[in-house]
Amino acid sequence: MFDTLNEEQKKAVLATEGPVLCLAGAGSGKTRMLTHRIAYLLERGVDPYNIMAITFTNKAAGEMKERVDRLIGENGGSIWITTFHSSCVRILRRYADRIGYDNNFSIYDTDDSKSVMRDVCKRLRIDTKILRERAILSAISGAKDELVPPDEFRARAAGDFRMGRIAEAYDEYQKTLKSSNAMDFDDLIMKTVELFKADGEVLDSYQKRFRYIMVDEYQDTNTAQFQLIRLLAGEKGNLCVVGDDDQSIYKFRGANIRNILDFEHYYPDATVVRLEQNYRSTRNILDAANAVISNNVGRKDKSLWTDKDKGEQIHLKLFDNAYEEAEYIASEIGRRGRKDPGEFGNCAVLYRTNAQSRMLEERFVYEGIPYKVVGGVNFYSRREIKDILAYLRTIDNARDDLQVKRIINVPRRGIGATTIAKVQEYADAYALSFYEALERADEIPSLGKAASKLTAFVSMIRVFRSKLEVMTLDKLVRVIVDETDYMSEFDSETDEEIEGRIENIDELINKIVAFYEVNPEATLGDFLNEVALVADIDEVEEGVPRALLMTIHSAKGLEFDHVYLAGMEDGLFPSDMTITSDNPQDIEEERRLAYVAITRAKETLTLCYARTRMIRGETRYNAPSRFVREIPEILLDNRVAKPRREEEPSPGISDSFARKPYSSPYEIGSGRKPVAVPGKKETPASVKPYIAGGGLGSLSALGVTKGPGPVGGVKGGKPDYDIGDRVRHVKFGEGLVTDLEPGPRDYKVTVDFDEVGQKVMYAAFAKLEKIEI
DNA sequence: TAGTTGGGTTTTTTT
DNA sequence: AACCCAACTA
Repeated sequence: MFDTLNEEQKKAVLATEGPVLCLAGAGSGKTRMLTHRIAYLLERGVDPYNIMAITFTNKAAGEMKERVDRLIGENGGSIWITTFHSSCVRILRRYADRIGYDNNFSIYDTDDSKSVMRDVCKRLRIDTKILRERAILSAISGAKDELVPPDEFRARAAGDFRMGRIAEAYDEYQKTLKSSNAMDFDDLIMKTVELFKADGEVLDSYQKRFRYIMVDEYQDTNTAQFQLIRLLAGEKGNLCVVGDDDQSIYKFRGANIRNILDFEHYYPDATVVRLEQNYRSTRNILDAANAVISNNVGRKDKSLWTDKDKGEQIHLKLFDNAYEEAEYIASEIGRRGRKDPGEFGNCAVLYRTNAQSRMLEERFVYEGIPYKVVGGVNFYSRREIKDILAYLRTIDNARDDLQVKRIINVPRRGIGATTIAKVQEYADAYALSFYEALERADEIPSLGKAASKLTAFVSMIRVFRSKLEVMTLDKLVRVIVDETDYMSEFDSETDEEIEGRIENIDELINKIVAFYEVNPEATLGDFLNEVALVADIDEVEEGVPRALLMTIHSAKGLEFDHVYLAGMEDGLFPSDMTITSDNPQDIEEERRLAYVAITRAKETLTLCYARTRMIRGETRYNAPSRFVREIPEILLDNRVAKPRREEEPSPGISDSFARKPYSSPYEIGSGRKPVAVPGKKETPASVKPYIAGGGLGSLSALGVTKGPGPVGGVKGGKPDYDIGDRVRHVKFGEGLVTDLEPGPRDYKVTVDFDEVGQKVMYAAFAKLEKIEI
């Protein structure tokens, strides 16, 4: 069984007792190691019941289960192979009552949390213009990741007004969730730790149970998860963590890279194993990845190697704009797929931000390529799905005020804000849940004739609940949609939109049917559970040959023969935020992301970047990504486009954050971080010129370059066209200049385009080209 | 109460 | 460009 393992992998497999740190580089066969380790434990007579393996996604868990089953035959059933969140839900469903929740608590997603916070802010009279819900929620999330409860948060905030307000909001938010018998994602971890700390009996039982614990993607665990693992493993636990500090990319959601860097400090007697042979990528790809990541400081020293051939050079492509980039990628994948349709499934397009998917998707449709966009709006957070689920959750747990309020007037039942406020008032006065107050609508005097609408709603929910006794859940969903006339909610939408929504509801019904096929005995609560923790990537089925489009984050842990990296530009990847950040660690995290991206590729890697790109409605002129410039030229089939000016630093700069490759006009000569001018929307003057490393104070940063600059767009001066001239625009085609007037920073030009009609734009970045007649 | 409009804000990444 | 919210109108 172990013949396929290399020496190091074997070492990790055999070290079953005591703490083990396995530093596993990208593509070094860590899943193979983990599955064999589980198989080995079983072979040695360890009861499957005593094994726990924690993976990053449900998809990874499913795959690991399959591989274990294949190794040992079907008997891995009782092994817990799950994600952190799923394990915690399982534990809390059993014991949440010991920390003051009902065991059938609801799980709130980000959307739900935001609604609660909106309410909280209203109650506390927090001006959300000054202190945004998002900001509060992310502070709370950060606190929970660090296991900081509200009272401690408040104590730490002492003296700081802003933090003090957040502390109040945190406290109120937590109380609201509790009275709705709900937990958010972070609670799932934090409350489990709380449970273990509060209840020795429960902890003891789980410690006895999970005698062998393995944690995959360990570099992305946060403090709460680390505590959880420590508690479970106990003092003498057999804990094996597997990870790669170079692939730590989830700092924004609390991942603490110190967990892996300091593991040996927490467990001084840990066995350390390094998996450094890469089985995935060609040598060129691996060399590129190594070159990029070597620019990071403060990483565990390691060098990945391969005995594979060099393979193709890395393809580097420059485009004028994102549209052409999309066109190219789609046509390339189309070309591969036409030769062999199976190839579609071996291709992936990766990008930094979800917003980039749209244009790519359009081209994929155009080319008729089978594809799937992973991520973006999660299936379960679509409006119609959330509504239906809110019905189901209300039927399941009417204590969940949020869900009740979501659907009480969806579709329209003539129940408005005033009525809801009155009911809430009554509920508060009598310490009832919102739904309980609804049940007593007749007793609320202020309601008047609105009361009948509420009683009708309550009895409708009751009917649904009783129907569940006699019909399956999928049938019930149909009944809900029909009897509430749910689709009337979307009367104002286009046929296309409505069709999409119907498709989604059908898809939900399919998922319900599929779920009950696997779990015939499951309750409604079980289904809602299942649904709460699905990530988009979990939904990607194996064996369907279609190209995948997704963010680099989603691609973590996956591999593809052909990887296309779109949008390799400074300002997009790495993002502006990290470029301008004064914390050098931020850019390092981006670089790790680049490393993850590159190492997804097995056979070919294509890097794409565009001269211009629309970002948030603004045209941007970006320099090639510094990460591209960090790849040795010899590995590339093309040169990185020459910047306009020659004074730029050469590729491979590692201290790139020390000198900003370009600057916004606001900072010229000041050498400081650009500060947005308050009250002033960014004007086109801040458009980043297409230069790499122009440096501070460079004239080109102002666009005052001679030569092939934006044609006719010399700022400060009058363009070389005038009213009455014919001009050409890259995107809009040809048109007639109908107006031209000087603005505060730039000329404003109005053009009547032949194809798309009239547009008003700033001369500096419209790049209009005069057509001589 | 429902529907519309205008203004302001935003996303980088997700369980 | 897309989204969200508050204010206004019917």
